[in-house]
Amino acid sequence: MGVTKSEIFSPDQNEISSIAKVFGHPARIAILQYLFKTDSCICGDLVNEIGLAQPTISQHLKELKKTGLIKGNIEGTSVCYCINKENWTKMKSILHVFLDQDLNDNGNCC
Amino acid sequence: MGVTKSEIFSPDQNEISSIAKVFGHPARIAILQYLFKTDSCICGDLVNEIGLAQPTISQHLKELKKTGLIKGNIEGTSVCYCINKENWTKMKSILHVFLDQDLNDNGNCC
DNA sequence: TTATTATATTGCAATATTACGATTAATGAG
DNA sequence: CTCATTAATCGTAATATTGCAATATAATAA
Repeated sequence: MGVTKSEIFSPDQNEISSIAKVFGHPARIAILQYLFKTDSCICGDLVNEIGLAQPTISQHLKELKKTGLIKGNIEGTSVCYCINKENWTKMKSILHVFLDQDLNDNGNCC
Repeated sequence: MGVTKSEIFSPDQNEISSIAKVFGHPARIAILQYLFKTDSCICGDLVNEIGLAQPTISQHLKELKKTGLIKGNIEGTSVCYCINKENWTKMKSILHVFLDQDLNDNGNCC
């Protein structure tokens, strides 16, 4: 029914998956890469860079902000977005712990 | 309209996001953690472990298999699933490259 | 003030995802 | 062969996501 049954999973599992979910769209990857690449923070250049409509970009930015991966500062009529370093590091390490877990490789397996 | 415009993104961006997408559901995280934890490979124990119906688990396994994160071997009436180590390592490093990228922190930013 | 520019929000259409009951397919047991 | 067991597939309902046009909001410029 389109609804994820979050209640039956551990906080850990829900946290990992919800972080991963934000990374699960190419537009959001593109936005993040752009924010990493550009030395100055970015505003609506993203709309030009990425080929999506302004409301669509705005929506993706909202997702990224909600998760805490980026933050935005209002500068005049435009908004300056950038990576939220602290949170990025935090989420990165959560994913790392999951990705780097060891496999007991005792050959019982396929 | 529910359709991701993959054409406008780089292969890199599409690859990263599609790997992340698979990790974007707690059931799939739970399945993968279980496969890591158990020394012997697992079949339908997953249905008992995780509180989802058999067809639902089967669907998630299919996703994981499609991406190459796991593989399954038929053993009698049951199926033995396990982590596909090579692919896991490959995808892990793709995500690592993305997550570990450097930020030019020149204070231009918010 | 009015106009302009930049971004957010709303509303909606199209598609995707999640979940499960019912069914099917495949194997092994008797 | 028939029955039980296990897992995949089908069909479908409910909800989520993606994308955009239209509109609203906010700040600056003239």
